[in-house]
Formats: sequence, C-alpha cells, structure tokens
Amino acid sequence: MEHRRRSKIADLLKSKDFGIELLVKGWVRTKREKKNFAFIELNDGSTVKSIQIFADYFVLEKNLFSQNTLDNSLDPESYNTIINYLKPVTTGSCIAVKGILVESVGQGQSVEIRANHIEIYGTADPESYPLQKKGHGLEFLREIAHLRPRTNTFGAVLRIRHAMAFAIHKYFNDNGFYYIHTPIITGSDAEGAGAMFRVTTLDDRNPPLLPDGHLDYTQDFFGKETKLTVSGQLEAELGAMALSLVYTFGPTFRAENSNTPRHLAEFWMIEPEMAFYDINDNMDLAEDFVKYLMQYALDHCPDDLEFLNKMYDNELIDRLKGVVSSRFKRLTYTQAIEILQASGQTFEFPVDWGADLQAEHERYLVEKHFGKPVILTDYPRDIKAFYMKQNPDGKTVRGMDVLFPKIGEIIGGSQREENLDALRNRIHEMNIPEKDVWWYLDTRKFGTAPHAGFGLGFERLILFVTGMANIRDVIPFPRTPKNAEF
RNA sequence: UCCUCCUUAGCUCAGUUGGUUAGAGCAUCUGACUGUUAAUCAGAGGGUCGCAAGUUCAAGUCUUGCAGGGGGAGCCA
Repeated sequence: MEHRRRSKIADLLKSKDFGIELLVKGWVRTKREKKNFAFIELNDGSTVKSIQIFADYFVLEKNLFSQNTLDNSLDPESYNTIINYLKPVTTGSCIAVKGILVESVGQGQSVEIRANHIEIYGTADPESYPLQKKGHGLEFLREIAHLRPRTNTFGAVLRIRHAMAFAIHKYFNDNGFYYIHTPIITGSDAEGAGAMFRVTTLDDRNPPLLPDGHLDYTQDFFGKETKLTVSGQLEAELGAMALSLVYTFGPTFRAENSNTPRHLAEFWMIEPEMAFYDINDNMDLAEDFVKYLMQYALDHCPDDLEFLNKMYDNELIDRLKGVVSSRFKRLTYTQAIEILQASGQTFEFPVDWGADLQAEHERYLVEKHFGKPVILTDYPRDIKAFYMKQNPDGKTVRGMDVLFPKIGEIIGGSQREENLDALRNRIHEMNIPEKDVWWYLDTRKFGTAPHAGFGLGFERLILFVTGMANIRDVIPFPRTPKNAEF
C-alpha cells in the first residue's frame, strides 16, 4: 500500500467528505463476518468511538488479487483466497484500510468506510490475545497494564489525563506562572512528607561501611546520602523568591506501605508557589484552578466523559458541573470541630480539638453537612509541617486542605512562615538539623517575602474527573507496594 | 502495617447439609447466513478448583499456613 497521510477516526466521524478515497490505520475491536462481506470496528485512539469498515469480499479480492478480472462474482477459489486473507483480521490486530467514506446504510452509525484495500500490519492470535470484545474487569486489566490502553476505558482515561496535564500548563502560563523543574533526586530529607526511596550506586554485595556499621555515603555517587523527592515544594519556594509565581509538575515518590485506592508510591504532583500571596489568596487560586480544570474537561473531553458516565459513574458529569458552579465552603479547623461535635453523629474516632481529622470526619463535612467541596484552614500547629505560617494565637498555623467528595483530600497547602526567627524556632522544636535546610533558611534571611503555595495530587484529580474508583486505574503503570511490573 | 472478604475454563461467575464424570454465559474453533453493530443460529474443544499440608471412607466444599487480589483503616496528594 502506498504511503499516504492517514485520516484520524475522530475527524472522519465528524466528516462530510463523502466519496473521497482516504486511509485509516488502527486496531481492530471486533469483526462481524457474513457470507459476502464483513464489518470491522476500527479504533486508532483518537476518540473512544470506533469507525465501521464495510469489507466487501468481491471488491477486496478484485483490488488485492485479480485486478484484471471483469466478473462481478467470486469463484470458489477466489472466495477462499480473500476469506483466508482476512482471517487474521481479528480483535486486537492492526490494519490499514484504504477506502471511501460513505453515509452508512445501516443503523447505529452515520458514516462508515467502504474498504478498497486492507493491509495487515500485525496479527493478534485470538487464542492468546487477552482482550476480548467483551468488557473486562478493572482488576484483570491491571494484570495486563501493557495492553489495557487499547480498551475504551483506558483510552478515555489516558486522553483525559493528557487533557488535564495540558490544561494545567495552560492555566498557569495564562496566569503568569513559570514552570520550574525541581530535582527528582534530593539530598534533603527534611521535606517531611513521608518515607523516601534511597538512590545509590554503592555495590549491594560489598558496600563501603563506616566503623559503626552504617553505609559510607561519602563513597557514593553524590558523596552523600540521596533520596527520591517526596515534594518539590522547598525548591519551588526558592523559585518563587525570584520569579514571584512558579509551579512544579513532576513525579513524586513515597515509600509508604499504603495499600488503598487513593495512594501510589510514584505519582505526579502539581505545586504552585506564589510570592506575596496569603492564605486567602492561596484558597482563591486553588478553587479557581480546580474549577478551571473541570470546565476544561467538560469542554474538551465530552465523548470520553460521556463514555465513563455511562459505563462507570452515571453521576460523573453532573458532579463535575456541580463543582464548577459551586462556591467551596471555607471554614477553620476549629469551626469544623464544633460542627462535628454538634452533629449528633457517632464516629468511630472521637472528635477532639488538637487531633487530626479522620477520613470519616472529612467525609461527613463534605458529603453530608455541606454537600460540596470544603476548604479547611488554621490547623493545630502540632499536627502540621514546620514551614507553615504560625498564627498570632500561638496554637494554629495557616495550612489549608481542599476536601472533595468521594476522594477526600485533593489539595494540601499553606501560607509559608517567612519570618526567619519563627521558622528557625520551629525547626529546632521539630529536631530538624539546621545544616540540612540552611539554603531554605537563606530565603528568609535575604529579602524574605510573604508567600504561599499548595500541592495538587494529579492522579487524585484524574480520579475525580474520570469517576474511576481506584487510583491504579488512572495512571498507565501504577507503582504500589509489591508491584512494579511493566 | 491492621481489620475484613475473595481466589473454580481465556473472561465474568454458579457449584446445595462434604457424596458418581465440576457447570453456565461470553470468548475461541467449525459450519450456516445479502447490512451487521455485545449480530444471530447449529455444533465442537477447553479445568492441577491459587499453592502446600491436614481432617475424612470421600474435599471445589471443612481446618491451618503461605501467596496474590478487593474493600475499609492508618500515612498522605
């Protein structure tokens, strides 16, 4: 088959260019064979929808094998030739089709392609190809993550994931933010966001040891102990102290033994950091940002959202629209405690000022009491990180958590402590060695500025936007405890 | 890491108080069919019942251990 620009199925399904020969390439979802022709559903990933190929055996045999014949019917030998040629066109195989776009004679689709030529790029043995034209369970698909992008569900999820990544960059770019690349390998273990993966090139059989038996990291690649980052925040703050508005968007690693539908060991996080923002500016940005992303999905991914709405979560689109049109409820931790204590609900965990809110408490506030996203602020200082801005009351800090229905905490952030003495005191109280964060303290020593920022878990955003229930189904190749396949 | 449930054909599942040769739908294969669309119709093949041990005349079924998975909790994004 001659080389020619292929048409995308997404474009053809909306096209009215009937009668023109064109070229499509893609993967076969199913083939329905009849005596003299077959229907092939072809998908190229440009849309969740497939296009129907009408494959007339007489036309194909004439074009592919016996172009000089003038007969208008197939003799038995020619019939067998074309049947055998099309035999390997099965679910999962990859083909190129040259044909004419026509209005469909049959019901169920408006356009289809009458095939003139079919070239088979790659077969998929039906006896061993794991995907069938029937739907599969998500748990089974996780075991074949290398093939699951070929399903309608993961096609939709991956396209939405792409659209959200693009929209994040667009939002920040349009609002004057600069994308800053913070390191993935870090020598700092003061990020305080959980257990870290070690990065080393030391010989695992005969590592250099110190007299006390610990590894001698001075002989390691970087000459010191290094880990995979758990957050780009501290470095993003350095950028904000020069460019004013910055954000990071990169992979993040947590070596926690978390086995839940909301946690990954490797995930992507977006962390804007803004000079001259206080906690209220921070909340305004967070709310505007996530609403923008949901509106972007509604505007740019209607087919995929409709598919997911129909197959997995028939309240999905309504929920997205609801978030976009709602005003997030903002209240302090102390107010939340009062509401919970006055609720009359019996919780498994007690509600006491000073203790962190449990998932059941957050769920009550978001899903029962307010019925919309909630932003909680001003948490007790003892349950929050060292860098959060301390309030004058001496008891609380200007942290904020954005809580969403179904998925819980989607954003965590704070106004940062910009006062050098206050920050240094907090570091000492929490036994963080000053020598590990001297560069961070320098931002407060030289031209310090009030500033704020937050972290958005990308996969949790995708969970909410797609209506998927398990975070392992919104990232192509999930890394979780005991699972790093593919 | 804790609690709890699950593991039977390629997939989704049924399998009674322990009792002959372990079933269904879909998928696959063979055939039929002039417009199908989760096509339909007829027929066929397909099983170490997660692994290991134990109880019993007899275990898919009961017990214990291990592995893998789901849900909930904690940690957090």
